[in-house]
Amino acid sequence: MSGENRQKFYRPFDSLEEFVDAISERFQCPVTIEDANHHLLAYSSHDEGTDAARISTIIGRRVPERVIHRFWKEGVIPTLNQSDEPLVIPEIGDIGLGNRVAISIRSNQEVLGYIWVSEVGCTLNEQDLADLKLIASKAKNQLLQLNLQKKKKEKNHQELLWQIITGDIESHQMIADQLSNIGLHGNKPLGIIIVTFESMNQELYKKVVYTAKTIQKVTILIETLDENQLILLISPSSPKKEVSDVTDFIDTFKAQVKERFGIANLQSGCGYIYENYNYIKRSYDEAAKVIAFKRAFPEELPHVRFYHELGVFRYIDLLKKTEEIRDYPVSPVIQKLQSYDEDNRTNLLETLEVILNKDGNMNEAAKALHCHVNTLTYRLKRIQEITSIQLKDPVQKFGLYLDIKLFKCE
Amino acid sequence: MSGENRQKFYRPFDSLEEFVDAISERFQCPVTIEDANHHLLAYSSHDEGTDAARISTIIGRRVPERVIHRFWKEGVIPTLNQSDEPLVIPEIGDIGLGNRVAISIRSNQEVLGYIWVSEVGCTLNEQDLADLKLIASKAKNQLLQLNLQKKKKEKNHQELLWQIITGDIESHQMIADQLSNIGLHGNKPLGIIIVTFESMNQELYKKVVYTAKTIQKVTILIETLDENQLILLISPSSPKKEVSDVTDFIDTFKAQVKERFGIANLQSGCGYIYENYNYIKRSYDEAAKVIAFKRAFPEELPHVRFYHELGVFRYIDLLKKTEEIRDYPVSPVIQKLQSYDEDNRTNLLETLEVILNKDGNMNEAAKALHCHVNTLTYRLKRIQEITSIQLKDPVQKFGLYLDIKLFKCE
DNA sequence: AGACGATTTGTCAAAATCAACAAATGAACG
DNA sequence: CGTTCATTTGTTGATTTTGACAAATCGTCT
Repeated sequence: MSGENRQKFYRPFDSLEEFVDAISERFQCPVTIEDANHHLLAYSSHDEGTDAARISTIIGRRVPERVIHRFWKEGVIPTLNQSDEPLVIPEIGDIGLGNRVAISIRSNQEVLGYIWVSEVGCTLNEQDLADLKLIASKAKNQLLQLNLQKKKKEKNHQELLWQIITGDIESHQMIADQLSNIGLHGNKPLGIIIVTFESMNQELYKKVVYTAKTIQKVTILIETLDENQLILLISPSSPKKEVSDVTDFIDTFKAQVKERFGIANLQSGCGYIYENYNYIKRSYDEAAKVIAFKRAFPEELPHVRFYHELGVFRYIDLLKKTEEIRDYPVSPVIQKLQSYDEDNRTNLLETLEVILNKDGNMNEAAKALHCHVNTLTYRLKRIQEITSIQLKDPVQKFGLYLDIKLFKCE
Repeated sequence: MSGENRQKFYRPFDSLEEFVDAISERFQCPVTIEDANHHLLAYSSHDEGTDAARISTIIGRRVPERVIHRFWKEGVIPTLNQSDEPLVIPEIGDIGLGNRVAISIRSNQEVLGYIWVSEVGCTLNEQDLADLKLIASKAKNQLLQLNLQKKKKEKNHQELLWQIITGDIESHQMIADQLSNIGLHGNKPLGIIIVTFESMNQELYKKVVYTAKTIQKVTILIETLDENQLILLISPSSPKKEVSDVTDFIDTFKAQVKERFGIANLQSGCGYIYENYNYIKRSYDEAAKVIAFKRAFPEELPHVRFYHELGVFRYIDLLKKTEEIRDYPVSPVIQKLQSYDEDNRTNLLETLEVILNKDGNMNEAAKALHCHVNTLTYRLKRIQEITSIQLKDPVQKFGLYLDIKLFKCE
């Protein structure tokens, strides 16, 4: 960098915008500055030849998820995080990304953000890269201020989240106001997601929060940590497809955590997404229950993500706790099947349970039991003869389902 | 009756057999004496020309049910009960019944039994009928002795039944012994049937017990009365078809009570039929619960006779009582459907309930809702869109069923 | 060994369910 | 009044489910 050019970056800048424009002018290229979560902080007004990825980033005020994911797969982001050197990134056509150079902005070991320079019509030489490194170190000062604010804000955020999920603030309006106070406006439907890790530390926490925030199916308003549990206050991105948004979020989150950190057995749960913020506490309770239930009934609830997907198991749990159920006699239906099974080395009770699990779908049940469909229909006929139950009658069927589940839980 | 002949009946008889043979000799016809429940007490050894009905009666030690029923329809038994005159009954070919003459044996107004004279090869003239009336009055003395014993026995019976159903005697062996003591051997499976009447008095009680005892699908070991409730300790006649036996019994009992006494709205319930007499008390509790549940859920449990047919409602009742369920929030699924219904003047919630009641059988549900099947599939699709539930998943389906039932019970 | 009953599997056609589409109805809105 | 959207109904052909039957298998008992 010539003395004159270099001089420019020693002076103070009023805003990040001014700063980014100075960089852009220096390299004669479009420049973008992001925070550590790839949220857009500032972008140069030099807009000639801006590629598709940059446009998306600016429009969405953050780097598109597919781009981030690709950068992870290509090793770009890990490299940037590990060093303070500029990295030259060749064109990746299929996601609309031209050649560019990137560098991390860091304070000590911590990454505060990134500078991206699009090589439009020019290529940065050795000198340029050295200058970029210098500029990044200067950028640190700019970001530190923001970051400090942000850290303070985050503290406020987390306090607020705890107040909400512990029921400390109850009314919808108060919660909305408080959220608004810390810059979270919008009045969108909110819900809680909990993810339980086997172990957790500060470093991992940062990484997984980063991972979560780069998935854009849901907006993470506030995140916090409770022992090994990551707690997220979220709002789905698309108003009408809340469930599929959250589903997608959880799935990609788990996949990425596994891919990036090799952590596989996460337990996650999500409460309902409520428009009325009174219910955020309930959403938290529900999310916690999802995790508890998946622990209690691991085989029967393998794919459950949402509270409402727990279905009948909510009641099974309640019933198990009632005193009356304990000295309740075992249903004669089960007794009869059990003694029949013993006498004849059959397994009609298991057969019945599978049929009920599959809700009477004989083909599926047959598959699960590895036998012919007609075998099943025969067995079912026997079961009905022996026990004189009428599985066609839903009242009896549902009752029997509970009988068996509770019997197995004893 | 000639003086000589008449004389014969003034002397005391050692046994009812001797008495019946004396009558038979007087008329030169086969003669049968029954008690008030048409159980065989004695029959003459004069067996020439005995018709099919008499053979069945003697073999079965009671008058066949179809014969009794026919006599009721023809007005024979009511007539016999109302008067102390002999009744001439013409042949009824289709149930194997030849011409015969019958008369009731009565003490004051109470009918103690009947004398039947088969007119085989002869016809009774006026004199014979007058003599028969005299003989019937003498028979009274014979039967009164039996009857007194029986009344005493019945008292014992009823005490025992109460001891059993209150749990006063618990062990199988003790109950079996006690039953054996009062002449009820056999060690057959036993159960309790309860029938509730709107009002009850001693006279009606006698009549309905009589009606019940003449239905031969089940043997009534002991009967008793508790306020308006008739309580029966029963044993099904056929060992393998217990349920259908009891079903048939209850159905014909109700039909006959309606037909004979014009009493229609009986409530009945039956507990399980247990081989182990420990469980007779349980059978009683179950029968009582059947009646209670049919009161509580009249629309959903119209045809229920047995405890096990209560199915899921046993649990619904339990859940309703739990405290947690009270401050349980209404399921968001229901909430969403409710508000959608309000906004759009639809009735998706009801639709969902009917679909669940019919266990997903769209054709039946459509019939119940008086709409086209495709309308229902459309609505169901909407319901799933609005609430993001997955009715194909039985866990969610069963849960939702309980959600709705409990919601409606609130 | 062989007779018996219970169980399993295979086959086939009738009956039902399902999915996709077109058309009719109807209420709401500017 | 016409337009739009949600809802209802009708039609069709593919697919699945079912029920009845025959045949094969297996264990038990004599």
